[in-house]
Amino acid sequence: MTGEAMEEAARRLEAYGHRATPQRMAVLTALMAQRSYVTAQDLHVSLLRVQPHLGLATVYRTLELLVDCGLAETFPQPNNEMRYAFCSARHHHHLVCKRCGLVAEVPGCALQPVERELERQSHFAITDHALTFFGMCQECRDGSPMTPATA
Amino acid sequence: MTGEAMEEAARRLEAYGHRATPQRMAVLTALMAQRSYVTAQDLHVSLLRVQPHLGLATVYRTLELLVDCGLAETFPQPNNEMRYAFCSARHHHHLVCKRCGLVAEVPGCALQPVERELERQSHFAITDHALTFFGMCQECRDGSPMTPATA
DNA sequence: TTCCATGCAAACCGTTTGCATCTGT
DNA sequence: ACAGATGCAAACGGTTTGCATGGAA
Repeated sequence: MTGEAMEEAARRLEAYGHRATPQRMAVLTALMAQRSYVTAQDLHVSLLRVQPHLGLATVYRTLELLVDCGLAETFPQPNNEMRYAFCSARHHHHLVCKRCGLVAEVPGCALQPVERELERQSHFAITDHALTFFGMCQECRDGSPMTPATA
Repeated sequence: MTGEAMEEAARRLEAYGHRATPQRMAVLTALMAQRSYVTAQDLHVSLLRVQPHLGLATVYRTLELLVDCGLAETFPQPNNEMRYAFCSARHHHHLVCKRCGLVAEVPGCALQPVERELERQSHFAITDHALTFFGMCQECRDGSPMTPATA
């Protein structure tokens, strides 16, 4: 959210051979400002206040770039929509609130031993894993009147 | 795959107030016969050999029923398609082969302590989690000529 | 001047829905 | 007869693509 983080992200984009255009920075800023994972369309709507002519396709294209650069992560939803969240580069897991859509990163990871044991049992070569916890965040449990998911 | 499993599934369907029609049994049989998770359209194609007039909508509707009954699980994909796999009722994780799409169930779960610790740190009330491991199965590592994913 | 990026609108494609027909009870 | 299921085809909606324009190097 700070200028630092933005510059860091801009450098990342350029390191991957893409320009850090105003539109892209705007998309990134909007994404970083979210408490929860959002759809491209959600972002587009909120961006129109800032850049009235920004096209939905640009949002999709930018999000794809961000994912390529490791600046965003995708969350395919059961209802065939894609949600996106800004994310840190290092390995982490997620904690998502089923009511308001808040997504928190869980920094650590203690699954390496589990992976090794699984490899022994299954004869898979495991390269990767995805772990997400679902539940309700404190605010939602306290009954705050927050609007759900697409807030 | 055996008659037993099918009867068990039919009973489950009826317990949820649905009829165990020939079409539904055919979809279920086709789903159980898969080594990997499949799209509704994949299933439809393979079912046409058996029931030439079975409609795609019926496949979708049946898969939805199976998911409701806990007989199938959904795997939303990054490319906006939904994949389905037959699954056991008890809690489990998944091991999916990135090359051929094989999905294996991992029976145990040792995450309760992790959940409790996370709840303490995050003030979330955790209800649920999803854990999937990705890698390559033994056959794919051995370089077998199997066709990928939609096989 | 060249190449990448954007905006707009049309195309795409997986999924859902409406509706007439069929089937088992 | 009645209620649930089916098949077909049309509608839906999120995402992608084509293409002419715009802007930075």
